[in-house]
Amino acid sequence: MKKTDQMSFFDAPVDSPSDPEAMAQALAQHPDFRVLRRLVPHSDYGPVNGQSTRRVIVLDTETTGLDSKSESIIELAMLSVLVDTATGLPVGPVTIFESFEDPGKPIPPQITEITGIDDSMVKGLRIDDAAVDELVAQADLVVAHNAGFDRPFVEARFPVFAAKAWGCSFMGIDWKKEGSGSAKLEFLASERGWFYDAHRAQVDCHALLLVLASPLADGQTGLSRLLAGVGQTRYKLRATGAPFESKDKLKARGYRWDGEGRVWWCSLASDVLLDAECEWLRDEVYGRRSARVQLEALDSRVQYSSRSGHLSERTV
DNA sequence: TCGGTATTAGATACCAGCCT
DNA sequence: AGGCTGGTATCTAATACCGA
Repeated sequence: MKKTDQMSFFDAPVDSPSDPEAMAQALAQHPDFRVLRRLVPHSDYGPVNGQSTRRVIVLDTETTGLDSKSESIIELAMLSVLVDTATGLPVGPVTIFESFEDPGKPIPPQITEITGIDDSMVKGLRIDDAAVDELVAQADLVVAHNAGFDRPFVEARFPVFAAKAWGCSFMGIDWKKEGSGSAKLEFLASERGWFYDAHRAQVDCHALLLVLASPLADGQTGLSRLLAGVGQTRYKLRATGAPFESKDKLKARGYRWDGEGRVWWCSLASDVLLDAECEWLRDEVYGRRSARVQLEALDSRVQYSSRSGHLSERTV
């Protein structure tokens, strides 16, 4: 040992300092260092032994810009994989889809800078609609990081996506609560020890799948968290005509004020919560007067799309 | 009861992240 | 840059208060 008080990295035993793997292992054990490894795309997650599974598609698009109404897809990548419902882990082979599409207009320079995709790479190409249909039809859930971005783009181009349940790995998981300083995909991957060349559709998908296959604070994986949302209906409840005096009660209960609609509203995760909420509203807000509240049902087939949920009214 | 001022709820405006 | 969401900062109008 040298005379310094603190152990330095160079004191760690390394058989051959020129061997990167040995250096990486030594660094990984040292409290003052963290090792990032190049992310290795998995094409197979091991044997499937007849367990209960759901098919999940992890999707990413590269586009000519941010506005789905005026911009177009230039690259679509999808990974289709089975997920063990008990463990939340991917199993079996990964079906990889990746294709360019010519947007019919020049790709803006700043997009080429972000994605590395230029006009010559997409010239005359078109994504195979039949192949997309076939792959997507099998999926129980489509997941994207910030699905509110990808969903409108792919729905406008491929109607098959409209009927699918969608999950969002950005909004659907409270990364702040999970202890992450940022919910950016590259950051989430690097926290788990991986780096990669971000902003190309396929490797972004691989990164997202690996992030979602890692355990969250409660032990379940991101995949199981998002699968749990399939088939669940959320409700946006608008307490229309609530008396002014009840504003404090509503606020205290977590209602939020919609200035444009001039109404207090809250979001509810299930039918059971909805029933309970209507009772509370009747007892605490509307009194004995009968009142009608407005409901918007948002299931995973509507969430993150540009369509609104199913509207209805309910007497409380 | 009036003028002036401090306090506040409510509404609006802004900003920070995400995606390309 | 567009759209969405969630958080915060700022502005405003109503209210409360006080002294004269």
